[in-house]
Amino acid sequence: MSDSAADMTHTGDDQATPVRLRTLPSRLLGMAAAHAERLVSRKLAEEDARRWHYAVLVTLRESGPASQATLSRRTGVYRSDLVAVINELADRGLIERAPDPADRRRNVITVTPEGRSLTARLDALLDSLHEDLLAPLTGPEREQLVALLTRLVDHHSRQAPHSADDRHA
Amino acid sequence: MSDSAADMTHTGDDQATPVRLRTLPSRLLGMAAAHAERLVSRKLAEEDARRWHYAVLVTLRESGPASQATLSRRTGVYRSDLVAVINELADRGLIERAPDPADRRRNVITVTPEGRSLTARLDALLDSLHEDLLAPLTGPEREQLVALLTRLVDHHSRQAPHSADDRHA
DNA sequence: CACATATCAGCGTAACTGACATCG
DNA sequence: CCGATGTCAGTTACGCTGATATGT
Repeated sequence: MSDSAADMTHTGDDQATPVRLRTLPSRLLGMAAAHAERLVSRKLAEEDARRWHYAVLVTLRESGPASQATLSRRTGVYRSDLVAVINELADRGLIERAPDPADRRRNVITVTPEGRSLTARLDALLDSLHEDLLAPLTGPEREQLVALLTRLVDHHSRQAPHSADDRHA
Repeated sequence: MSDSAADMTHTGDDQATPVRLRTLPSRLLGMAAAHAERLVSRKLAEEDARRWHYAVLVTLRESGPASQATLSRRTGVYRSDLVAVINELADRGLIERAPDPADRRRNVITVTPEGRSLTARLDALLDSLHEDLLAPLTGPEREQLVALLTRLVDHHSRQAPHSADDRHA
C-alpha cells in the first residue's frame, strides 16, 4: 500500500471530482438526468417496457390513432427507430398496426385495451418514482425546477424546431 | 393530401407532444440534458475532443498527476473506458503515460503543456456555450437551477455512493 | 491469499444518418 | 417530378459487465 508519484493514498481525496466538473451546469444536468433515466428504465423494466414504448403508448392514448410518421413527430422518436418499437408493442398485443385505406403508404396504429391497461400501470409506476426522484426537494422547489427546465426546453425547441430534439421519457 | 383514420392533417397539431410527456420531470431533465450535451459535444468537437477527454484533462489540471484507477474514480469514467481515452490523449501528445516506479501496476498520467493549453481552450468554449444554454434564465434563476440540480445529484450520490454514477461533461 | 491495476472483448440503449421502394 | 411513408442497415457515444495478466 505504499504511495507514489502524486498524492493518491496520501490525501484520501482519491475520488474527489474536480470543482470545475462538479459545478458545470451541463454536467449537473447530465448527472441528474442520468440518475432519473436509470430509475425510469429500472421501473419500466418491471413491466418489460422501455421509455419509447411508454412514449408511444401515452401519445396514442392522448391523441388517438396515428400513423408512424405522426407518432414519430409527437414522441420525438425517429421514424426509423419507431419501427422496432411498434413491432415490439404489436407482438405483445398492446397496439395494432393496420394499413390506412385512405393512404396506402401509412399504417394506422391503435392502442388495444391491453395497451391501455399497461399504460395505466406504467403511469402509476412513474408517478411513485418521481416521488423518490424529487425527494430531496420541497414542493415549491419541485415546481421551481420543473418551471426552469420547461423554460430551457421550450426556448430551445422554439429556436430549433426542426433540429432533432425531444426524446426521453 | 386527403385525411384518414384519426386526425392527422386535419387539426395541424401533428407534432403536438402529449401533456403527460411534456410535464414529466424525468423527461424534462432528459430533454434539457440532451440539449446541453448536444451543444457540448458539438463544441468539444471543434477541438476534436469528447466529454471524457475534457473530464480527464480538467481532473489532471486540478489534482495533478494520477494513476488511471484514480482518474477513473475522480471523473466517473470506467477504468475500462478510460484506457481508450488515455490512448487518444497520449497519441495527441496531450498527456504522458509513464510506469510508476513505486508501484509497477500503475501508470502515472501527466498533462503536457499542449494538454494544458487545450484544456484552457475547451474551458473557454464551454463557458461561452453555457451562456447560450442558460440564455432563457436570469442570473438568479441560473443559480437556483444549479442549486436544485446539485441537491438532487448530491442526495443521490450520498444514497448510492458506489452505484456507478457521475460521468457527463 | 485477497486485492488493485491496466487492458481487452463485448453488450444494450439512445440518438442519428443514409438509402430504398412504395405511394400521393 | 417532388415529397411523404415505412423499413433496413449502419454509426457513434455512452454506460456497464465480465475476464485476464500482472503486481502488491
